[in-house]
Amino acid sequence: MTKPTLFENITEVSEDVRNFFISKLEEIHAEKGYKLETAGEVSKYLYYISEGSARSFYIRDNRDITASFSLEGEFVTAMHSFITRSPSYETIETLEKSLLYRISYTDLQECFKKFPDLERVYRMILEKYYIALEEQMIFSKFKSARERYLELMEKKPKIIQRASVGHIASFLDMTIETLSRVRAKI
Amino acid sequence: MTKPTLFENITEVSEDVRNFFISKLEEIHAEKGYKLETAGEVSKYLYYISEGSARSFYIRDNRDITASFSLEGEFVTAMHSFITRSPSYETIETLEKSLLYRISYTDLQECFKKFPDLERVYRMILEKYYIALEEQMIFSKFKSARERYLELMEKKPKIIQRASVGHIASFLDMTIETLSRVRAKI
DNA sequence: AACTAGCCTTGACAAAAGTCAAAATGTCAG
DNA sequence: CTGACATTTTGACTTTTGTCAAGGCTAGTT
Repeated sequence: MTKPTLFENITEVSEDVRNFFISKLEEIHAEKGYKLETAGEVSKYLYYISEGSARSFYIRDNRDITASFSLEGEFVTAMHSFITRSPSYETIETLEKSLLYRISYTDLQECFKKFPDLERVYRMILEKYYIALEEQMIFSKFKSARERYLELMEKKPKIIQRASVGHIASFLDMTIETLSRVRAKI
Repeated sequence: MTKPTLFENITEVSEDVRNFFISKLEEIHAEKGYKLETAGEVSKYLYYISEGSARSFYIRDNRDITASFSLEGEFVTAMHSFITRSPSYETIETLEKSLLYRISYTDLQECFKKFPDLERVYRMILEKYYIALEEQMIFSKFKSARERYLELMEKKPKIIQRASVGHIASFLDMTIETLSRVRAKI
């Protein structure tokens, strides 16, 4: 997979703009557990996952709570921190050996100034982010522990393989014991 | 309150751009219960609430579930539908007599083409939307019924006055009975 | 193979919130 | 003001999920 893959979903950008943007990208070969962003620091980069997967989580009352999982072809960053330029409360790490492309906040702003077209691209990333969050919100609001697990299995089966029971349980907002019982009765 | 109030939070737009944008705005005087967007239809407008308040909800298993409350100074639309141009699953209605300004999807797109600066403005609206949703998500994830109610009281006390118990309960993801008990023990 | 550490599962019990039903209160037209 | 209807509160009981504790499984090490 090469850099241009990143643009597959993103349309209507001229060659020049594309090349300028690509010139700002940094390629990252990350091992499992590599920290993309760290809680307490201002999020520096917007990442594109070319291969692999990542997990965003934060610590609350000494517990590790998974906020989201990201797969190949998705963008990921500590969006709240990236937007507000305030310290992130989440940490993002790879779940496996991954190939990432990242652009720094400042370079991205420079891109926007130079090529307003890219503002549209970023807008679309934001929109996707928003929709994903909204869907997760609704999905978590009306379903029982069991239904939430079944839905994750259907929508992101790769996560079930890749993440630990603890990660999945906190993402689905239940204890590992409840998850274990749900799995036992499928 | 006049149209320019809308721009209070939104900076760095020239007079020309501002005027063009304002020329596309439509003023709406809405009575209580006026439907801004309707489930099943593609969301046509982005609204700005100048005075009043609104509630977004959807129907699931014959139940009316409140997704969000919006107050004066906020933008509101069925964002998912507005973004994807697919039918909305939510309906948005005013909670009281309200003064709104709205711009249609097509006019907004035209604005973006003509004045890329406005793309930035829209991006900022989207960012606010996103952050609000994220905060709501985290807030609902770790709190008990009681804590969720206390937090709503603190953050949007106006809602407690304006909305019915049923609306508030579904928003806080609890039954009206539970909400009633929570309120009894404050 | 035996030992260990970490992770996962299972069981017994507790807590939180939901359900159903009835009583109390509020609202409003006539 | 009164009756009718809708909304809210309260009570008894059920269901779901959480907590704590014990036991089992697996991979890596000696």
